[in-house]
Amino acid sequence: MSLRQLEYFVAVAEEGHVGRAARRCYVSQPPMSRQIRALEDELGASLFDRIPQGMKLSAAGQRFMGYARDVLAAADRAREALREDD
Amino acid sequence: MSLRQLEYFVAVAEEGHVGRAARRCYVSQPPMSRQIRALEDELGASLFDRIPQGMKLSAAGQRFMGYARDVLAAADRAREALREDD
DNA sequence: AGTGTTTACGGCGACCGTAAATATG
DNA sequence: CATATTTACGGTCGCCGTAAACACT
Repeated sequence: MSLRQLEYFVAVAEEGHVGRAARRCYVSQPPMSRQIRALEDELGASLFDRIPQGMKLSAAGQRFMGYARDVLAAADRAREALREDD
Repeated sequence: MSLRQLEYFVAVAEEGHVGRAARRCYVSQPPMSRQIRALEDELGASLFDRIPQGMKLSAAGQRFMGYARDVLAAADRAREALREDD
C-alpha cells in the first residue's frame, strides 16, 4: 500500500472513471488501472464494482474511503509541519 | 514521501543508529541511509544530526516525528478497516 | 583499529506508455 | 461501433546488496 495508490483510489472513486482519474493525476489509464488492481490484491478486497460506464465504489470501497482520506490528510499535515521554518 | 520512508525515519529515530534500524527493518544500511537522505531532500529539511555515535533527531525531526507516526497509524487503521469482513 | 555513515556500482525488479485485446450497450 | 477497462510488451528508472570509501575517537 503506497500513498500513490491511495491518491489513485480516491481519484477513481471521485471521478467514477479510470480514464478521467488518470487525466486528473497526469498519468495514462494502464498505470492507474494496475495500481488500483494491485491495491485491491494487497488488501484482499475488491474496492470497486466494474460497470460498463466506469467504476463504482463497492461496500468495502466505501468503508475504505474515509480511512484513505485520513492517511492522505495526515501526509499533507506532515509535509506542512516542516514548512513552518520561515 | 513514501510510507516506507516514514517507517524508516521512525525506526532510525527510535534506534538512534542507521545500522540497528536497518536490521530491525530487515534491510541493509545503504538503502536505509539513502531513503532517509531522500526524505530529507524532498522535505527540504535535515531531520537528523549526524553524530559519531549515530544519528540524533534534529529540531525539525522532532517536530516531524509526531506527524510521521500519525500517517503510519492512519495507514494501519486503513488496512484493518477491510479485515472486518468476517 | 573500531564504530559509525555514506558513495560506487552491477544487477534485478517495478513502473510507465503505446498498442492491442476484451467486454458491454 | 463507441466507450470503458484490462493485458502485452518493450524500455527506462529506481532500488537493493556487496564492497569500498569516508569521518570520528
